[in-house]
Amino acid sequence: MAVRRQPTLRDVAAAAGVAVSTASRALTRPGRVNADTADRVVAAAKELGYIPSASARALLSGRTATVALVLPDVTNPFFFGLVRGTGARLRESGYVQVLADTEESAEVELDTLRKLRGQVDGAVLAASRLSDEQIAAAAADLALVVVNRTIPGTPGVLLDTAGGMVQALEHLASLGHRRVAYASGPVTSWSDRRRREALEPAAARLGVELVVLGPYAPVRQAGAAAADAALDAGATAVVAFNDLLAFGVLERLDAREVPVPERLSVIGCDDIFGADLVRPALTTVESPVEEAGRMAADLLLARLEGNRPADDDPDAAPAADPDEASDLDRAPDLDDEPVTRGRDAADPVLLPTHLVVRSSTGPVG
Amino acid sequence: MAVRRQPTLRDVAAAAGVAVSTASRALTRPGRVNADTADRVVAAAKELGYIPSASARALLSGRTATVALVLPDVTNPFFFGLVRGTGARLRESGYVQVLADTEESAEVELDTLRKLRGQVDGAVLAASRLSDEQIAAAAADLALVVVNRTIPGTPGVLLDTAGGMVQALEHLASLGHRRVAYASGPVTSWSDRRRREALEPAAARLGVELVVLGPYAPVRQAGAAAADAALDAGATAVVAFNDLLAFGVLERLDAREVPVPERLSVIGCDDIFGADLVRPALTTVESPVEEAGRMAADLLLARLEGNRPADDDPDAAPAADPDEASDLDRAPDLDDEPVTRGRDAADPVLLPTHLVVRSSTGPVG
DNA sequence: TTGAAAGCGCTAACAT
DNA sequence: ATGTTAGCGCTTTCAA
Repeated sequence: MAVRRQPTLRDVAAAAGVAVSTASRALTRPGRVNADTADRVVAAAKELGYIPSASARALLSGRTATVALVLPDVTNPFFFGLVRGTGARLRESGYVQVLADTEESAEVELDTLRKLRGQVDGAVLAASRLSDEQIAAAAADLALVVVNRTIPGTPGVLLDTAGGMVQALEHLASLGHRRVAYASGPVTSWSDRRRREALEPAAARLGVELVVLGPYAPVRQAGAAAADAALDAGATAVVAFNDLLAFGVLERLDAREVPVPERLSVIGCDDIFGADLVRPALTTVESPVEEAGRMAADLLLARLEGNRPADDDPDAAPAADPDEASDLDRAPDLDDEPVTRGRDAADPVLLPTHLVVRSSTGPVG
Repeated sequence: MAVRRQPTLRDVAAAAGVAVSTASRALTRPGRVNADTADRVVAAAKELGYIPSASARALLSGRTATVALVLPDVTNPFFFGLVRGTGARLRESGYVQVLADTEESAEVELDTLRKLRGQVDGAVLAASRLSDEQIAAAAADLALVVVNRTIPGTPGVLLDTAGGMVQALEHLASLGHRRVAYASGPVTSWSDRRRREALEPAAARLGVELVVLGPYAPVRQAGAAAADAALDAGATAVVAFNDLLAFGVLERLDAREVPVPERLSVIGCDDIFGADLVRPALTTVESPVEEAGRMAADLLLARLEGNRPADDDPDAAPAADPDEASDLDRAPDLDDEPVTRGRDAADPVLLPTHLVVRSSTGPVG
């Protein structure tokens, strides 16, 4: 615990009998220094247990090798995949991941971004509660990649859950459902709006009556109200904004002894941990969240590595394997997904989702 | 994205027509400077959108206002509570949380700790894969708090799952079970060892035959083997190392159409997300993981704040509410849990766990 | 009360 | 190939 004083480069240089600058070079560009001088320095460094000071390096270079993941709520299982996905990629590239929880508050989010500036090289901003303008402004000060938002000029990754929801509706239509409820999410949710916009024409096309219920908080506890409302609306199936809400619906239906799927089919969204554990197992829209995280990290790293000297700290995590390199190359390649060609240049990456059918959906009874 | 140059303290000073040192004082110790000078500086700072450079400050002070949470596997839901608990406390105190995943590897863990040194003020080390000696050595270089480990001289928080498991056994005994299987976890798990050591005398005392199965990986997929083994061993109940394993057991029993709890009662450990969602709902040992996280953070912060000037950065997050202060006070108070009085002085905080009975346990059939 | 100046650990010119 | 020096942004003596 006592935390003894760290040896500095100066100590290493002294021990090796060279100037600090030589020691620095020996450690960072072994090529540009006499081989045995370099050896001496490296030996001295190892001997002393020298670790370069990240702060000093950051101060000088302006780079921190740190990236933040900014989330409205670390609690929400939906974001776990994002934590994992971004974390994996960042670690691979020798970056440190910092986690920031904005507690569902735009104000906290703004403040967080403000403080992050200078502390991190960039941030992945997921499910932001900010306005497009606020995000665009923040992006001027900090390299940003957004997840599940479209901000002109800011790279982003989109999970096309709207598409998955349409698949859900088609699935229900094919089972004979003609009156389907959508238990909508928070009014502030950009995804929710997109889904409703996609569901309505799809319903018309499929000859299904769509009843929009809610809005509901995207949490289990809200599911009871949604279940009751769906039954009251005479729907034979309900599609929930997310799995948490769907879990709550299932619980309520169980409590009311309404048979699922015989009397009411239930569909969720996200395929979070537990969706296949509940009984009946939940039919849901699976989103490649972890991949979205990886892609977001890739996009960010591409930006960051773009304006940067070539070589690496010898101390940095091993670079990605050569055979993974091709994978990384995919990141900046935004053109092979010509979808939602929006108002602006760099279109976000759109990741398709797909319906996973389990036992909570069945033919209309 | 363009990331324009940040204004520095020098810019602020120039704008306010004072020296940098005055600007610095005005911003950090408003008391020690003329009131309207201070106002001018603050105004200039706000005007320019000045944000102090964390790196520069860290370089000078040696403090980064950053704390790492080091985990073997961010994927494991058990750790989510830890992420939340530590994160909440750290944020409250104006610290940034960084997340480090060691991928279940002692080597990666060691390397991570090495790199963290200097980047962070301290770390919470959970479920470490390192030897006691390695941890103690690391603690010499970095303020450390361990979770679920006892390292002499290093503060720690222990979740007494062994105690919870004994409760589980008592519960089963009271239901008439006389032959109970324990599906054990990884051999490297310190907790697992503790549990077996606690279960054996308890079984003897209760007149229950204990069959230790495994070791199993603490994941769902391993549950099938555990379920089969438990049935084969003629047990009427099985206690699993953790909930993930228990989920797998339930799935397998469902697939084999073995009625739960009629033919086999099942108990998990941790009460992770989903334990009350599965059917039958899982009886399990609830651990106050989130509280453990908070306590670990508290212990660490107590250390860190201990050797530090009094006052706060005006930019720092609001200090904890006064009414929460009493809560914080509890942290350093290691004396009211006189348990496992180990080989050394500062005993770790021991958090009790308790059994939550749900429908996966019932009277022996 | 305020300013000048030193220096945290490191890297990158520049000089040798 | 190596050493010398300046300076990143900030805080903190020390003087004024």
